[in-house]
Amino acid sequence: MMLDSETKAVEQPEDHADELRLWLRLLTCTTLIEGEVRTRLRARFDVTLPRFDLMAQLDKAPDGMTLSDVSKRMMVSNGNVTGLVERLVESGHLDRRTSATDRRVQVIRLTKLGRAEFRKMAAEHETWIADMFSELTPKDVRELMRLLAKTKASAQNSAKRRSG
Amino acid sequence: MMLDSETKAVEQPEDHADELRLWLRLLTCTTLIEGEVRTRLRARFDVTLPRFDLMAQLDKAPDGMTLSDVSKRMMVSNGNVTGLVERLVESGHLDRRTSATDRRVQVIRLTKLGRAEFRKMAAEHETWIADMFSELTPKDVRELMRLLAKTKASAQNSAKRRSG
DNA sequence: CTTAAACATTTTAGGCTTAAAATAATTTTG
DNA sequence: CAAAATTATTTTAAGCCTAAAATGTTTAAG
Repeated sequence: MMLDSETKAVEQPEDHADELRLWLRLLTCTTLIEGEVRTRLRARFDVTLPRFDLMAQLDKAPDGMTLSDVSKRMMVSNGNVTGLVERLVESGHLDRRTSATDRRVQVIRLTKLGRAEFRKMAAEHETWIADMFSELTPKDVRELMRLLAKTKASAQNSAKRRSG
Repeated sequence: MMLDSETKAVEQPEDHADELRLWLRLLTCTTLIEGEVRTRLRARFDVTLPRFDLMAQLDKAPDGMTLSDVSKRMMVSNGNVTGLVERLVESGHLDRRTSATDRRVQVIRLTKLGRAEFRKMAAEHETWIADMFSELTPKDVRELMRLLAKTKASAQNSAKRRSG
């Protein structure tokens, strides 16, 4: 027999406390690590996290990226990228040019200076991350990777359901 | 016999690619979910995520909280809280008063309006989160909780090591 | 008691961020 | 081909956020 409290047809508040707690814990971990990275980048290299993130994207793309590419990869708004790039061009870390084949498109690249500075920062950054995860076993790392991949897919599908 | 490439005494770049990938995946998940929550809060209730987060803290504290408490709990800077609170007092969602026993301290609470509006939003918010995690099994959820708890502790210890 | 230290908050300066509207260029379509 | 739709980027307005300095208050130490 099915109790009323177990009936799905009767639209009633279900208990999602576990998922909520999980989300808060995920957010806490990210905020904690992100804040730490932010502080260390500023103290050690006088650079902001968004600038570092943008340079990280470009380091993986020797032929440059369009602003749209960057915006999608970094999951930030277009307008945000415009401002970030402006400041990094100004400081000599980025080179920006209009595409030869499509005058709407701006292609940005790391300059020699930008690449050199990024590589130095990235090497140290990697050790910070390693240190922050150092209490996890290799198995923990694998397992987290797997579960977060599943989480990502689940969230993406949910977003798709909403936006159509 | 120990090859030179396996020697630890010789300070050389170790491979932390896995931890780095893990961190990027963690960040991606959080950014994805956070962005989705942000969009839905705005579309459905015309409210920002930081305002929602602040109200969530206060909802759990019927007797109110000091600005410092809020700052610590939300893991944001003091100055940030000042501005957020200002706007929420202005809109009638928060009540702010100076502590009777310590004139440095500001105690903030949800107003009746603030509480009512928050409860409505929170109920819906919970279903969004549940939906975004809906492809995880109960076991996945438990396992993620465990691994994130471990991650949090590891990151906190790393931060402590740095700051002394 | 009085000075110094600690604490809570606000202010400041600069940068980041978003959503939405505007601009400009290209592609598609009737 | 001309109009319409799409695409890439920038601009705008408002708000978020941090680090560091400043302000005002309380507590601790001499």
